[in-house]
Amino acid sequence: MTCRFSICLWNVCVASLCKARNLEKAEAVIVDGIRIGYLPDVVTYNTLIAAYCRFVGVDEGYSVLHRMREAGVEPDVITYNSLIAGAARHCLPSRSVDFFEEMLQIGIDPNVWSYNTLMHCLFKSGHPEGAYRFFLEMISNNVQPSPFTYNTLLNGLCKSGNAKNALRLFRRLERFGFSAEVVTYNTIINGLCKAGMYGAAKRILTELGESSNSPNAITYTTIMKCCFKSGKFRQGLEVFAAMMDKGYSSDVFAYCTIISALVKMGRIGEAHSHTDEMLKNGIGLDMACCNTLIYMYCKEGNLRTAFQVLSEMEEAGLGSDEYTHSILVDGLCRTGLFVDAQNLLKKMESRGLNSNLVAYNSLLNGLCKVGNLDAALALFNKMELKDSFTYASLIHGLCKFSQFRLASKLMRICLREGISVLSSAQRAVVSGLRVSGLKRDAIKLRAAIRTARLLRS
DNA sequence: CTGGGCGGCG
Repeated sequence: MTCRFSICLWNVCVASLCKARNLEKAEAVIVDGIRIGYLPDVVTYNTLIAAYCRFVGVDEGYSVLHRMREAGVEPDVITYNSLIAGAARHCLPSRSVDFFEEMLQIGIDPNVWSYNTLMHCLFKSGHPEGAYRFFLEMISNNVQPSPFTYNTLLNGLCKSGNAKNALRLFRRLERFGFSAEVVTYNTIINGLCKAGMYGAAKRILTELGESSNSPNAITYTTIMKCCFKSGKFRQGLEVFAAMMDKGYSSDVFAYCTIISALVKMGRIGEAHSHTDEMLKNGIGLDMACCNTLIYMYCKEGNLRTAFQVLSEMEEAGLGSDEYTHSILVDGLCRTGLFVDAQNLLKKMESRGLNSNLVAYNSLLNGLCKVGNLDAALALFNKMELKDSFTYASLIHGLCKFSQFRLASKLMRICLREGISVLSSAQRAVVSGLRVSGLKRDAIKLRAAIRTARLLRS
């Protein structure tokens, strides 16, 4: 009594178990099905592959592909799209390209989703050229781009430092037969704001208002964030108020944005009242939001409560990430608790959290601030990854304690390597050299700085 | 597919 209808139902059952991350049960249901004569089909396998890619790993997803082949079920374009998406999810650009090529090799034609996913992955992992290449390939293979394609392209262009080109593309969308939707507007407005192109962003916001689309919560948060970034605090607060009036009073992103901005401005009292308001609105807190609260407590020196939030979020199953730990490391350093900060850093490392460069920079900065330059230099030499924050912290620290020669040496490394250091750090070194009688060195360094600036522009 | 959370400069 195996009819097509019951196989569909059975697939739905497998799918819902997969969606609930219950892969073991899904596999058990498949085994049971086989016993009563339901042979898994391409849909069953595709469901499994997507789930393994999402919840376990790309290799595990790929091994299901072998299983399906052995069972005599041939993969289709959705199979490969799932694998590409899996690689994208785990930020494995070369794997996603491999899957794409394997698909071509066995004669499956990629569709618009294949290209979209691949482009998204390549942009996200910092390979914009690769993404452009596949976009062109898609056009030349007569695969029609979708709105999703253009949104991904606009976002990718902005995120890879090509906001101007994104704006040009946005202006041509209509010629390509696409009308911008709210996602498109949000994407380009955000990209332009991040690039500091506020005038263009504002014009497009006006156009959005005049279009048939309405701004949504994402538009509001984007604009609010942009106001804070460009120093228009009062306007940012007004955007927040307008957003609340619009009824977006349970938007965790908005609260996160405003609380963090208020903390940065030192307006801790207002940050607290917005926190209370947020909790009163019954918003479900997520990890980023908890990190913001931890940040708030750290900034007011309330480390005890900060760590309390950490244990509460871990108890609630939200976990914690590199942001959580970096914020706490910084908080500990600012309180002078360097040993605790070091231990937390070690914990980060053992948990395999990436980007603890930020945390190391906090520690370095903290050591500089209290004048423990020996420890700071030892740490600096030990650090494998360094960025402009690293150099600026140390240069400032060295200047603060009159180690101008060493500061100048570091400054020269930055100029040579193209590391852009804050101009305040540059000034500190030059004027330090000058007032400590090293006039010739000061002049030479200034010349080097000017040359580097000319070469960069 | 779009928005939020960490570090240097007082």
